[in-house]
Amino acid sequence: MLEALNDQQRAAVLHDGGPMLIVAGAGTGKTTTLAHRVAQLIAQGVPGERILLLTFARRAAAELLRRVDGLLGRAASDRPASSRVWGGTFHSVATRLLRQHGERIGLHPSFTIHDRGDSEDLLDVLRAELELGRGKRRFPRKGTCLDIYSRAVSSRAPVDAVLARGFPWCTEQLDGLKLLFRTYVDRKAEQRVLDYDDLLLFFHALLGTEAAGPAVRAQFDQVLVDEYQDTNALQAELLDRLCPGGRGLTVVGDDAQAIYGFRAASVRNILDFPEIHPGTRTVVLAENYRSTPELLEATNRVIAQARERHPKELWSRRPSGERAELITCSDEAEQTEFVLGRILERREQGMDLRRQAVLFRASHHSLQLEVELGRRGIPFHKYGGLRFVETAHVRDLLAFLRLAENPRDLLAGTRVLGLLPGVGPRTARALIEPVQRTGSFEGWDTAAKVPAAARAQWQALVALYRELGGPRPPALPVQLHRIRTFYGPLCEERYDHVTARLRDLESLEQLAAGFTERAAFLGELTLEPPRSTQDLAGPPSLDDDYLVLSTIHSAKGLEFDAVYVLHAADGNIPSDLTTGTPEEIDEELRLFYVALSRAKRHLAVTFPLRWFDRPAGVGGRHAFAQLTRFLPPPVAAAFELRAAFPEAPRPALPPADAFLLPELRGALKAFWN
DNA sequence: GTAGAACAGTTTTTT
DNA sequence: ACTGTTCTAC
Repeated sequence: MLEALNDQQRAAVLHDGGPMLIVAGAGTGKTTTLAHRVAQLIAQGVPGERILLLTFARRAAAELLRRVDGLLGRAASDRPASSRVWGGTFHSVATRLLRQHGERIGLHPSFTIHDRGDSEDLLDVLRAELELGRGKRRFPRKGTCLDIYSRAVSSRAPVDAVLARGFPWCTEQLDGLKLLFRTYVDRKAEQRVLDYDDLLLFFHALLGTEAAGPAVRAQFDQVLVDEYQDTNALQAELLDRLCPGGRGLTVVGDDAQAIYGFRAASVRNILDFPEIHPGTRTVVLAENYRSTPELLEATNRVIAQARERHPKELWSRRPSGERAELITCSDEAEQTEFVLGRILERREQGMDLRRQAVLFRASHHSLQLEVELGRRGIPFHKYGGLRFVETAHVRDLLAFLRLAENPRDLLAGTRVLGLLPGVGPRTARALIEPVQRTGSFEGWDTAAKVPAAARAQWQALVALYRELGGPRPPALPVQLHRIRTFYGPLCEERYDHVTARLRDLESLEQLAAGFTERAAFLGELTLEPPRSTQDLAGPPSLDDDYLVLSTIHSAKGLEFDAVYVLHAADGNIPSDLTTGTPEEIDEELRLFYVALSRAKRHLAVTFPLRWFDRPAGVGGRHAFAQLTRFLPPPVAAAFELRAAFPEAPRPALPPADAFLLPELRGALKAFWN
């Protein structure tokens, strides 16, 4: 089983005993190594259920376990050993353990989980209640409040330090923010909801108690953490409590690919791991199996510009190929044209669309390309950006379901009631109050005082919740169907693009067919939402070919034969929106590196000289772009430089005084004679 | 109290 | 372009 591995990989697989850090450069067989290690542990007799595998996305855990099964071979009668391995994200594992042991720290097992949007909304409600927006100084908006809160929790730092470091313009509001956050904590407890940060925080707290800590610790012999460079301080502390002294702990990552600093991830976790855990065995994987030497040359030069990192030079034995290309385009249209041309050319030569990917910094950077792909009927999946579950109608539907699951969830309640005609925030609050107080829908009176416009729907709503919130609710898809019957007409009245929205609601109902537990379905959708609208349609069949469009963040861990990186201009990469601190610029550099290092054989970086930096409104300005600062001449020397369409004919601009041909203007005016 | 219109300010990456 | 806020007419 170990013959296929190189020396370092084998060392990592066979290591036995103290903490281990595997520094795995891009494309160095990290997944292979992890899969072998898990298989090895199981082969040595460690029971699968005593292995915990923490990954960044659940999909990664699933893929890994699939490969473990391949390595172990199938014991015909038995369930695959890997199916017992605890695998998933920190958040999903936390949820499972909290449902299992939460009662020992007084946590009611029926909690529901607030996603980012819910958390923002709750903060917004509280901000209004506390009249924090009233003062003469503007109070930070809800999204910013949540960012501050989340950063404080995740980085284990006091609010004032967080403000000073990341939000200097909010320092005046320190007291207001602290008050807001205290209230927020109380309100979540009353409503029995946990937000993303709470999942980690409570997991951490659980491990710290005498009542549950030892029991949870005793549940696992081996803990493996993937993408360790993107963990935050809270997660590191949590691992400390789970594996005291680093016993049985293996972390894998690449500091050169740390790209989640904005979410309070800290590269320090991986850089300092050996010092924090004395006796750490460090293994560096540097042989790259992914890219041609030519592409490695380019990516090595790019990442060499980072200020601080585990120095390592990747090398490859792969046959040599084309050099990376750096393409200058005169504008965005040309960029689109060029990339499309290349993609189709490669498909002609037999490279499926799904082996090619277009990557970009911000979700809207691919808009023009998407339009063009749609126009020409070329199928694509887009990952990253606004997701399905963040759209208003889907959030409405989920609020219905969440309210049934947890009647105390005030946010879900007010959202549902606010959908009735004539019912605004005030009436909604009054109507939900008895349910919120008692935690049951029994208290709902069909004769309650509701605005005349809502009378009929109110009756139906009460009936709906008597059924869904009762002791024996119907099967989940039936529940969704009932909700859809009630909500469909309201949705039609409220929003545009009705057909598309109604179709989404239908797909949700189909998705629900795969679940028996309502809580599991809700948890799934909040913790691991479908990453593209096409994901909803279920797993794509094998003969289904589509191009991959993805934000760089969402492309982490993936690889493609051909990669096209759009908009490699200063302002996009690095983004203008960073504050420009050296740390943040470094993170943008690593992000660029992640994009480039996805490529196996072909890599094209394009940048338009001129582009409309915002969807053009009135006075939408175009800017003259500069090539990203991450490709200075010595680095760009590893690229083939060329213009997209050197011979492109440019129509001459008409003289400034001739807006329209005179005869045409005359004809337009004649219409009014 | 609610709903809709008018206006103003912002615009990334995600569990 | 979009979201959030304020104003105004029911």
